[in-house]
Amino acid sequence: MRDLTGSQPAEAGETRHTDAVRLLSIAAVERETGLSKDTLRVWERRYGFPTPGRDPFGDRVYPIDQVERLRVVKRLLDAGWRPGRLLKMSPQEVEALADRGQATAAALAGGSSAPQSEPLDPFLDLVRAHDAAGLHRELGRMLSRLGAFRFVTDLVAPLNVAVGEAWMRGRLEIFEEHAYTEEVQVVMRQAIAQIPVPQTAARPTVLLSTFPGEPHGLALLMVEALFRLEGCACVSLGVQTPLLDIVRACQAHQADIVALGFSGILGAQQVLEGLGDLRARLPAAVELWAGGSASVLSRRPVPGVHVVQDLRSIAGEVRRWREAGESDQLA
Amino acid sequence: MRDLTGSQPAEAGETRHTDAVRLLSIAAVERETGLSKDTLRVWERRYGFPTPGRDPFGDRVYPIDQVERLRVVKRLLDAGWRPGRLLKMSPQEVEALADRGQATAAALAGGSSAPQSEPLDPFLDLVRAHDAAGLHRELGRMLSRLGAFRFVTDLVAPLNVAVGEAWMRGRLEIFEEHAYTEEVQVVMRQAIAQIPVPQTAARPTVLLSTFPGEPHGLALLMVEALFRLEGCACVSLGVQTPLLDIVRACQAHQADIVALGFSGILGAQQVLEGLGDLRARLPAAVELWAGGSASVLSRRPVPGVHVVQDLRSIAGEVRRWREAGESDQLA
DNA sequence: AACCCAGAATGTCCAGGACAAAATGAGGGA
DNA sequence: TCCCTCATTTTGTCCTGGACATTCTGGGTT
Repeated sequence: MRDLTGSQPAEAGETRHTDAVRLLSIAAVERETGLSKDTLRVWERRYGFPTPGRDPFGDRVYPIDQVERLRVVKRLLDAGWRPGRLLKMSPQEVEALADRGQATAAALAGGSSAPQSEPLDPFLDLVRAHDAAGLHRELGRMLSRLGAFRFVTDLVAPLNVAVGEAWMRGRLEIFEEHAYTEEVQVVMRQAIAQIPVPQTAARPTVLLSTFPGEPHGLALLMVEALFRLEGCACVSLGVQTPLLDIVRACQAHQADIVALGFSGILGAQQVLEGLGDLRARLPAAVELWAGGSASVLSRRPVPGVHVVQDLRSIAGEVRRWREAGESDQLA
Repeated sequence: MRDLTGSQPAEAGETRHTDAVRLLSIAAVERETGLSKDTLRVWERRYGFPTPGRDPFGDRVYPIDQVERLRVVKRLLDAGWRPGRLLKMSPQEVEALADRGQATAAALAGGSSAPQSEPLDPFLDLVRAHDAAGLHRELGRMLSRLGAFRFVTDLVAPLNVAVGEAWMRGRLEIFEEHAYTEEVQVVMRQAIAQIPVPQTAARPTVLLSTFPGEPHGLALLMVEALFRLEGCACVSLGVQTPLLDIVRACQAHQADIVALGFSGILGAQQVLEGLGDLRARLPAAVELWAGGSASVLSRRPVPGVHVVQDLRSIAGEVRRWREAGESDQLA
């Protein structure tokens, strides 16, 4: 129960964290980077990076610049690079890699160039200017102009990719990405509210959520909008539902499809183990759909799990389900 | 890189997880319960519970009923109980404790009985009936009737407590809590959208977020509504912003107040270390407000952090800030 | 009652070892 | 040249057992 608060009632003198502002505990680094403590320790042992110092109790303390570098490494990892290579490189080389990381990331994502019907730069500029109100206004305008479907597929989806890329290249701070996400969510909810509710007992019934540890709920909203547009009944559990509870919710709601979103924050193993596990626990008649920017999904398919590569394919897939349903899904 | 997917392309025979449906890996238990692997192992060593089996590779495998019990234990822990006692008890005793846990939880929460102007049971019934549409309708009606302020303080806040309690007593599934939260969020966003935007450059400027690992964004929306009603400028980063990025966002937006929400999912240490750390990194002029149902906040105050016990106190606190501002916060 | 202190309780961290599974790359056949 | 196969390397997670700062408990004292 070591408490690193570093704050004593008042006059309590020299505690740890003399320069608390410059050094982070291993738990803090895990929080900031998303890399597990085990991974951090084994990297240190194997690759010689990071190289934390030690506090008076022998605990690791990480300088803040190493944490920054670890964040870049993490992102490159998600883009398909391997740690052995990245951690042997100099900080400059890593930076350079991140800067032209676009090609790599895009290539791995499948390179399906979106219609790109609208230029994205104005939106990115608003994000960088911290103009939440302006962003809201412009997004709302585009929603009206494009309609919900094209708003999601042609604007928000590519914009998400662009924002992610901009972050990797150091053109955008994480908090700017957060603020962007928040604003898009507001508009997305607006968009969903506009979609007429399907008649009761519409099928398929779709259950939406993410695994614990996966906080990215934006993709969920986008998918919900698309399902709603197809006349499906949607039950969203929000983000981070424990696996066992997804199963129960599926029973309770008599769901036909369970749709999960993955952003790449979760480790590859966790995603695969979770999906396999969930597949085993769900009735065979229930389809399990997974989508999102996590590259693991396309790299390594899980049997019985339907990977949705492109948001636009949802409409077709729903049609497929309905046609298949004629024969065997009649309850 | 042990992958417990338990799923092979096709004919691959006997892998691990013969009864994958009944057993969970330690990583899965961490995900389902929120208890760290370290804690799970040390509990086993010290208290003799849980008692996982071993797979052919020597890795722990937890029966599903032990996981259920761990979930109850976790919740009681958050309510102020201590593991040494809980883990020596029989499953029945733990259940009994959870069932009359209300008293304990309420006592620790401060026992400030809310006005309770509206009966909550009808809403709980809708949650239990999985009637999302009905819940939405009723909440919307209450929003119109009560207005945003009373909707938040007199209905949503106590309802959240009631839902949490119902879960602890086994009267509500976690997924039902999730579905409830999701629906309330939709209505809350609606409520926020109705509040007129303050004139530009309104002060104080409030930055809202939660720490990584804390996915509970509902409280954030409630607080945002209340701040907006007071005419503050709000910048919400959504949930789970890394600490360093909160600091940057604070700089970028020239925030006067950073408000964080805590639901009790995060461990006490993480909350305290995080708050102390953040306090050290933020300029002294920036106030740091923390609120939510996490009992740590009231149990152990962090110097320099303003704990908001009651949502209704926000209005007064904003007034306090503005009055103090006359003298020293003029930019 | 209020206070204080020794001892128990508790969560996190550490070291270093192990290993299954994924990724890589060299070699051989079409 | 291209594709498939197989041995080797890489990589993340899990294990054991120990340690320790901090918090909580309970009794004794003022």
